[in-house]
Amino acid sequence: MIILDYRDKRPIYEQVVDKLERLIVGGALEADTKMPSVRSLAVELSVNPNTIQRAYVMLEQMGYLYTISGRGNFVAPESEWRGSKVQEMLKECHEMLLRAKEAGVTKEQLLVQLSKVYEEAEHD
Amino acid sequence: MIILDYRDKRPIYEQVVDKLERLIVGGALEADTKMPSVRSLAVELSVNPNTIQRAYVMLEQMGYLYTISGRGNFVAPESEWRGSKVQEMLKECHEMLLRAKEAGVTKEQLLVQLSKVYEEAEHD
DNA sequence: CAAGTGTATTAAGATGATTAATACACTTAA
DNA sequence: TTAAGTGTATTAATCATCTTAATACACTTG
Repeated sequence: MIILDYRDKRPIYEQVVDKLERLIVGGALEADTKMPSVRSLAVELSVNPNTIQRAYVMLEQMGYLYTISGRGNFVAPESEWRGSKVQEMLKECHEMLLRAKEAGVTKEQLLVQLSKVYEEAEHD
Repeated sequence: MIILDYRDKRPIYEQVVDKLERLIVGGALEADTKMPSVRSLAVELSVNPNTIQRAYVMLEQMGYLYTISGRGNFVAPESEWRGSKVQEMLKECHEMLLRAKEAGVTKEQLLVQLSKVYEEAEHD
């Protein structure tokens, strides 16, 4: 389901949170999909179950998962997280753009990036 | 000169690097400005000299400082870092925009952010 | 009831950041 | 020349955090 990057110096639970978040936000995991159990994902990643448990708790607090005791963790519906995620990304983008401007990046350069990402033809 | 954020979970030396980098990139510290000595900045931040030394070494490797043995650390000329910094920021922006798009942020929303940052009037 | 699930607890190990105490070579100014 | 200030290097100890390990318990399902 996910692959750990051992060059990444962040804690494992944080990597797991990030990767699963991206799978959910990106639509790879639909709402109400059953997640791997704490123990099975721990085995799959050759990691301690506590580490996965910690990641799952964080994802639940972030609104990406819901838990049914004794049954497992499931992907939460989009309405639980879509709005706040968009707001979070807008804020991060704002800060990034401020730093880019400060570093000497021009508005034109950023417009190019934007067009690249949104795959639209440019005509000046 | 800088203030540490104790809520920030990153190592101190990393915070120092970031803050000083932003001062230099943002133009608050001109080329050839003498930086505080390792020992004095350590006292100012109530931190061990080794921690500051580590930050200065990193900043030198990144091209932001140059050292004259026995005299101190000085801000490097813009030509040493401006180009690579712009490239670095463009790459970071590209990745950020990809994630924003994936999260459901529209191109229009990003254009608004861009205009805000570059302080230009919008007319649709 | 047995197996699988989430959850909680406690202890130990491992890694990295930070501090502490020195030491040495260099430059500057008295 | 000398004293003070500079960068640099080394070694050890401390501390925080991540991670593992070994359990235990309540719940759900077949």
